[in-house]
Amino acid sequence: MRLKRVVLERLMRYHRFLSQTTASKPIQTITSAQIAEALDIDPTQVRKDFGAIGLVGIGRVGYQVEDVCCAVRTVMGFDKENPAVLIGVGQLGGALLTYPGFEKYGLSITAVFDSDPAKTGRSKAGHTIRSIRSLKPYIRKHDIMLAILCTPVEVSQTIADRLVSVGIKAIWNFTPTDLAVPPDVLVRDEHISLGLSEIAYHLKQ
Amino acid sequence: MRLKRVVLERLMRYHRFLSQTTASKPIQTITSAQIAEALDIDPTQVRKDFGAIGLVGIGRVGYQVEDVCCAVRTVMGFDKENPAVLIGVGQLGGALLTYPGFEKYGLSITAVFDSDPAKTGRSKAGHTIRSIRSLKPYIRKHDIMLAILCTPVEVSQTIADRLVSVGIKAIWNFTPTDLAVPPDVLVRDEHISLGLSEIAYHLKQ
DNA sequence: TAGATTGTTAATCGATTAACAATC
DNA sequence: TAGATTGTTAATCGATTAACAATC
Repeated sequence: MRLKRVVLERLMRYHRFLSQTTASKPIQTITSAQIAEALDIDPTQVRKDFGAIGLVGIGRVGYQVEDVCCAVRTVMGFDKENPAVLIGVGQLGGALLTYPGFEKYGLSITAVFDSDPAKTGRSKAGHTIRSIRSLKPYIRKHDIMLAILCTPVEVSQTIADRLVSVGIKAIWNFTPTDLAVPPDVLVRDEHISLGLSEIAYHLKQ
Repeated sequence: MRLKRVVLERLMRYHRFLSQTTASKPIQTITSAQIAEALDIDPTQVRKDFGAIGLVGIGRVGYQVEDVCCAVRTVMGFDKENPAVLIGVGQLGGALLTYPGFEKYGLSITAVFDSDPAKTGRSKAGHTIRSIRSLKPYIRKHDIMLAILCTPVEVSQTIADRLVSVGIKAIWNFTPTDLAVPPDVLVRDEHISLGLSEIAYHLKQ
């Protein structure tokens, strides 16, 4: 069965916790109670989640840390290489280009695009910035499925339409727009305003 | 009653949708069914949410768009000015400094800090970068409640401890670390890996 | 064996949806 | 008035938690 988003998020938390823990002190196994304690989750939930991705524990011992990390990475698809294009090399786009953690998740930005003629041809973080006109041919030629969208709001829907028309299957949307796309295309919004709303509301209390 | 995070997120979606809609075509009122249709939410849910923030609709007419936007902004606390400090002026920190949408939500970055002596004293996006040593006195003096954390992972917990010790009430965490803080301090994580996990999983299917 | 931990079924809880009387 | 929409109560659904037999 397709895993729900909340489950995916918990799996990520398990993985991050175990990575951090083993980095400082190598351990072979861990119990659901230990993980639950650390992450403030019910131990049964941990076991359910592990069961959902096919992990089997050992009675009186717990789970192999190595197995857990492996299983999460496999289920998530981090062991598969995902080439991506990045569109819009402004401040944020530039910051993402230099983000060092992507390859850990199988993500590699293979080409970057911008509509500003002053930028095209120039180099940024090891990438030559291409003209937005070459976006569609590039995606088609290299069979790209993922686009990282960092354009100004005004053009984000137009670009999204183009991406969809040429077969993109997921858009990582860093622009503050609700994009309209067909149901088979995933849009993951990183609206900064969502985080801000939680913070502002908390500070008001 | 304190609003749940899912409710806050829906309120933000309503607000964004109404802002976008009225920007292109001014309308006075809107029904819960119209909003529900556009955002793929149950109309009853919309009315429940509106009721929760004290909005009253008009039978056979719907809700005043203006009222809805106003109520959301008030409930969220966007009408209150929230001064914040930003710590770590790397790529991401720099990008956030130039983000133009913050003042809309009452957020204003009043000071920026970095531990790199080569950076301190220099100017970035209109801010003079201060030494990390002046962080605590600054927060105390100006009674700052919010910190935006963009430091390297290695120091993020240390800085968080310092922030907590000096009375910070919310940390907007852009570093990939699970911060440990007292229960009254809100940590909002912008782990980029969460978004990435959803995308990688979708692309795998 | 004894005891701790898993894996699973049942119970609870909360959130979403349906139904419908009240309202404009 | 008639009819559409709200506001609220009841029903459903799904997710979380509790209980406990099976397992190592």
